[in-house]
This record gives sequence, structure tokens and C-alpha cells, in this order.
Amino acid sequence: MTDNRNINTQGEIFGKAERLHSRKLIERLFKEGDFFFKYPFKVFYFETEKEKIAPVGILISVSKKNFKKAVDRNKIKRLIRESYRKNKSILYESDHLKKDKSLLIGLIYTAKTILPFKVLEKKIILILRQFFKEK
RNA sequence: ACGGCAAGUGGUUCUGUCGCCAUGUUCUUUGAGGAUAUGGAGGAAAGUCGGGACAACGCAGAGCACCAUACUUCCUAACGGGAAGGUCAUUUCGUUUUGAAACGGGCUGAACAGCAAGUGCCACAGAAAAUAACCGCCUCGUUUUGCUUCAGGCAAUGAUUGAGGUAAGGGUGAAAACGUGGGGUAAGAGCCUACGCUUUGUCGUGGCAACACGGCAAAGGGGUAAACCUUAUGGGUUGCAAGGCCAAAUAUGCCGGUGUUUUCGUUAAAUGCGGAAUAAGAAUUGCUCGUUCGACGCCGGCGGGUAGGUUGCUUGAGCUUCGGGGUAACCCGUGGCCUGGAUAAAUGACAGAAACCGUGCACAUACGGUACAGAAUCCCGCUUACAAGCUUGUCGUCCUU
RNA sequence: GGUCCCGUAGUUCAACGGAUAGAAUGUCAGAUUCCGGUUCUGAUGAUUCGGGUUCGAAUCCCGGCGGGAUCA
Repeated sequence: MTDNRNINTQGEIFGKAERLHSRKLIERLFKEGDFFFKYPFKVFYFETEKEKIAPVGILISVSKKNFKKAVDRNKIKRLIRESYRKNKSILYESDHLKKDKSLLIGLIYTAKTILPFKVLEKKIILILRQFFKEK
């Protein structure tokens, strides 16, 4: 890491710094970012100049319209977070991350049923691979 | 015994791997990061329906309006909550009785103050929906026809019309002007009377009280207040996106239209035009008084900035042992315990096993299942959701006596 | 998270506490036309759900469900 901020992003961890929580950045992601569909997700992505966060910022969102109960929304978010945490090495080890930029990713869950963990994990791997296929 | 329904209780456990959040300790250290220990959703965390704590606001404050509640006593910080009791209603059981019914007990329910303070409403039907009136009944009189034994009488007590009395009877309706018998009268009527019902007032007894029982007097007033309202009691308004601090950025910004008031100028005079602000006025919770300010309000357009951190924030009407008081809700004393604080949202994911339930010929094996549901300032209630197991009640079927 | 509002035909709206719940539009059928449109006639179809007050509830009261608005 050339960043003088010593944020640990190695290994299968997913800390607070890797989560996208700035209101400004989220607005820019949805306004200026591009997106593609990969069932069951709508994926927003946006490259910005170096922000005070980790090289990749992740946003997970589940619509209240599709899942009325807070329990279900929490469950889906936990499953998605877990599958990203286990497979984020695809991004970090690919050498496609530019060192002077930050990549923001927004994952919007669009399915109307709760999919099992193994299905979600396969989809996440496909999405993460798609990022360096495009570049 | 099995099954259904209702109420209450209850809210699965263990191991491994990889993680998340908070706090403490410690190491490296400019920021920050690492290591380690401990802890980490609920009985409803839900709905946001009541009530508080806490906080800000009004320039102090008062009254009105508005809103809420409504048998009694008690509990509680408070409540539209809870406990006990009273009354009424439904249902059930027992006793007495030929029966009707009465008495006693139980379950369930009640926005359970006032329509006998005033106003409003009561469709259709019905004579009439609350002042009593219409048909009818009865009395007295007017006019008039026929017959006749002719100052009169008769025509089923003729017909007609006027005045008065009356509420017995009148297909209805959710509801009909105290009920039944007798007297009374021209006809009738609680008009009188016997038995009974209801209400109000008052006295006595019991009870803290609601109320119950009994005596006396007056009365008979249909329903509706989850109709307006009256009475009593309570409530200032807004809510942690409240509010405080730090950082960043700052402009009670500019323009146009319009309204209100006073004054000056213009003018013959102005409601017009131009300029100004002593008082008019404006602000102040919806209004008034009061208070404060000295011009202000309303509408439209243009334009700038921040939307980060921290505090509020978790020790509290807290949980609990023992003892005491109380029918109970609950209270008092004493000892012990510390038990989530996230902020685009932590409290998890995966794998395996156990426990329980169902399917299955049976032990085993196998397959499937384990509810409702996720803290967002914090409490006390209420309401709603809920798998198995357990407890109680009730209904049905079968078996035994 | 707090606060507030609304729920009537497929859609947009009506309806003093009086039930046969009305109008426009839509849909369907028929007539008119060579066919379609327009027009005419007829049909269709609703009070978000459960309790309560009342003789009677879309309306009044309570609770659930669903939808929407707003906050610095």
C-alpha cells in the first residue's frame, strides 16, 4: 500500500472504512456513475479521485418496497456482505485498481425473494470479475 | 382417551472456521493501526394508540376558545392503564315452585355522568313521532227534509253545519303517551280506588363511597349526548431531525408586484402621483387583555453557503434475594447485581451435531420442518402477530362404570 | 425515528345517519355503416377489513391493514 493511511484491507475482513457512508459520495455515485444489470443486482460503479476511504467503497441496498419486514432486509444485506467479504480478493489481487483513484460500487438487490447464500456468492464472483473484464 | 376453539405460560442447545460493533488493557505511533479480554436484540424491539421523563419555545402572566376523560374507592410519576367493589345486561348452574317467576353462585361484557336544563333529529309506514292533533265518541246550538195523533214526537239517536268536551278504540312501526281489575261519567281520562311498575325528592339503617334495604311525599317526563350541548376534572405548544458545543461556510442578500396606517408635498379636491415614519400599526401559541418593538405584512422571481464531527446517549419511576404490610393492584425495609448504544444502521455467515415435531409398517435409518419478528433518546401501559411443549376452561366423538 | 393525512365501480369524483350507493369515463353486447370511428340503446361493476353506538352506518367511535406527505 502506497497510501500513507495505514488501512488494512487485506484478508477476508470487511471493516467500517470499506463501507460507503458519505452522503456526498453516494449522491455522486447515483448521479454521475454508470450501471449494469446482473440478476439479482443492479450495479452502480464510479471512479473518483482519491477520497479518505479504502480503495474500494461498497454500498448495499435492499428496497423497502420488495421486502416489507426489517428482518428480511437485514438478512439479505448480511448475506451480500458476507459473499463480498469472502471474494473481495478478486478485485485486490487483479492489479486493475488505479492507485490514485477510488472505486465506488453500489449493489442494489432487485429480486423479490431471498436467494440462498451459494447462489448469491456465484453472482458476486461474476460481478467482481466483470469489473476487470471491462477495463 | 382423542380432536377443535379460547385464555395464560413459554420463547431450543452445543462445537468448529471466518468476520462485524462497543468498551477496557497493552504495543507501534504524526494521523492511525495491531494484539488481547469482556459484552453484544425482544416478549412483543412492531403499531405509534395513551401517559410521562428530558429539552426548546412564548419576551412575564391572565381569561376565553379548543381537546380529552366520565359508576365508586384505591394503586401509580402519569395514563384512555391496573386492582377491588357496586349497578345493569347476556348466558349457565343450584334451590324453591304445577308453572310464571324469585333467591343464591359462576363465566362473559359494559364510552356505566346528565335527554326529569335547553336545542335539534326520529326515513318508510302510521290518525299521530311528542305542543298533541285527525277519524271517531259525547254535549249544546243553527239550518233543513219527510211522516205524524201538530207548542210536541218519530225517521236504527234523520241529514247539515257551528262551538265545546274527550283520549277508551283506530291495519303501522325499532319505538305509541304507566299496566291490570273495579268505580265513576254526557262521553271519557290516574279522575278516584286496589294490587303492581318506574322516576325524583327527603328521612332512617348498613357501607369510606358507588350503592343496598325500609318509611314518607310528589310524579308518570318515548328514543337519541360514539347529535349540538350541560356539569365536573385535567391539559400551554412542539418534539432527540428537540437542544448544546466544535469545525467548515456565511449575506437579518437583491429585484419586482401588492396591501395596511399616519404625515408632508403636488392638486380645486382626491381614492391618483412622489417622499418620509412621531402615531397608527406590527410581532407575540388560535382569539382577547396584557407585554415587546418602532413601520410592517403577503405573493412571485434571482442568487450564495453548510448538510461533517461531538454531546444529548444510556445507572434507570432499573433488575433481583429475603422479611413485613395489604383481599389485590401495589407499597416499605434490607442485601446483591450492572445488563446494547449502532448512525446508508453492528449484534452475523458457513459447516456439523443434539433436542422436539411431522411423514413412514416399527426401534433404527431416511426426508422435511423449528414461529412471530430486528433496538434508533429512555421508561410505564395498551393493542396487534406468534411454532412446539405445558396449564386451565369449554365444545364434539368414542370407551368404561 | 418523529409528526400528519387519506382509503367508494377498472379510472376520476359525488352522496343531512334513511340501502335500490349516483355521475362521467372504461369494458361487453346490440342497433346504425360496405368496414371502422362518431352516435343511440342496454348490461356490467364499488363503500380497505373487524368490532361497537343506533331502529338503521359509506357517513359517528375504537382497533387492524394498505397508501401518501413532511422534518435539518
